[in-house]
Amino acid sequence: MTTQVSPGAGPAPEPPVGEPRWLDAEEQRAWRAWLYSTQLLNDRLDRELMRATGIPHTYYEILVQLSETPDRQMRMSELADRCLSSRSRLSHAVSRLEERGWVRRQECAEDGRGLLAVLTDEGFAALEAAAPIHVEGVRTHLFDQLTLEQVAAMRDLGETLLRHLDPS
Amino acid sequence: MTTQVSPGAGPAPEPPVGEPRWLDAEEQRAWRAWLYSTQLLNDRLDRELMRATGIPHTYYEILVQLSETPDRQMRMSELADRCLSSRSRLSHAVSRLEERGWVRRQECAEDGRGLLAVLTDEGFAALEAAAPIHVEGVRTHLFDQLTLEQVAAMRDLGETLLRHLDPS
DNA sequence: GTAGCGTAGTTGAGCGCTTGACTATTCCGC
DNA sequence: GCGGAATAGTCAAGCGCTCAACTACGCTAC
Repeated sequence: MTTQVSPGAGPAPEPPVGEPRWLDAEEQRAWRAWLYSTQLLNDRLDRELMRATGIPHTYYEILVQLSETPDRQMRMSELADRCLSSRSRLSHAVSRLEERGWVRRQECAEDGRGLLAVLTDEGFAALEAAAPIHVEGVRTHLFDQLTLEQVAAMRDLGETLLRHLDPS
Repeated sequence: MTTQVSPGAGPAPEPPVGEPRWLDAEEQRAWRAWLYSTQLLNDRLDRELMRATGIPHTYYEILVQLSETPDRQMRMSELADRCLSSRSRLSHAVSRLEERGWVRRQECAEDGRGLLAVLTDEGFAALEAAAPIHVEGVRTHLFDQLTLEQVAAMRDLGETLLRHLDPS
């Protein structure tokens, strides 16, 4: 089951120290459901966005982050952090977006090492075109499927995990 | 906010038909928490598995699926379906696993078009070595962070979404 | 039997991502 | 000031994935 090779099932009989803490049957079900649903949802949204607009979700995220700053620009490193991206990945991605004319790099006055990524008008227009596609996907495949209680639970789960995974 | 360009916030005032159904503030929070937490969790587990064992999670999943069949073999197509993988991707992946001697392809008696992917003893051993690493990651970064109620909610959410995304 | 269509699986080009090494600049202690 | 460490960002090689085209076999009808 995705995480098991040996035992499996049963109500977790407190393994000795050093022994793997295998998942019991309930945990297996929960883990598998989470793993598969997140994977299918991400694949689906990414594919729909890609088909409709030609940009992958990671690039979309860059445009979103830039669009939300007051002057539509941000230091490369901060942009990378906000996009949960490595610096290398962001650097490559910004190069691609620059080729399309959606972002441009600009030297940073306060720090000679630094660069600003600036969202161009064309980039903003591209984002405005892509956003309705994306939000419709999120509605259809996520929120339309859930009750208000489930949405609340989703937020609670996500925020709980974020406190552990990204304590920033 | 990841899915927004224009409006934002407020209790969703029933948009006219054709208008994007933007997310309200609560939905934004829920969506962002879900998106970021799933991404961070997957990245983390994949990276830890990769560092410790040299195999990416998608390859691990192939080995798991094969190990769970009675005779450790499966038709390529069915394996692809179970791994939520395209046939092309599975074909490439099996080729890599074959180079390591963990899987081999075998002709299928009943169907001249078909092939069986067979888990070798070396492959099973590799899986046995990787599984404790992986399950420990799932424990540490997921189950150890959650209450029993949250685990139940996670399963409920996942299964609800699966019914929509993968009605198989 | 053979034409035509559907299914099983593979392949290669192109892209995004990771890793690790690299340059350039700033910060800090003495 | 000056030397060394830390920070900002880039780049190239290698890998996994996608897409679309392709081969090969089976299935059905006539």
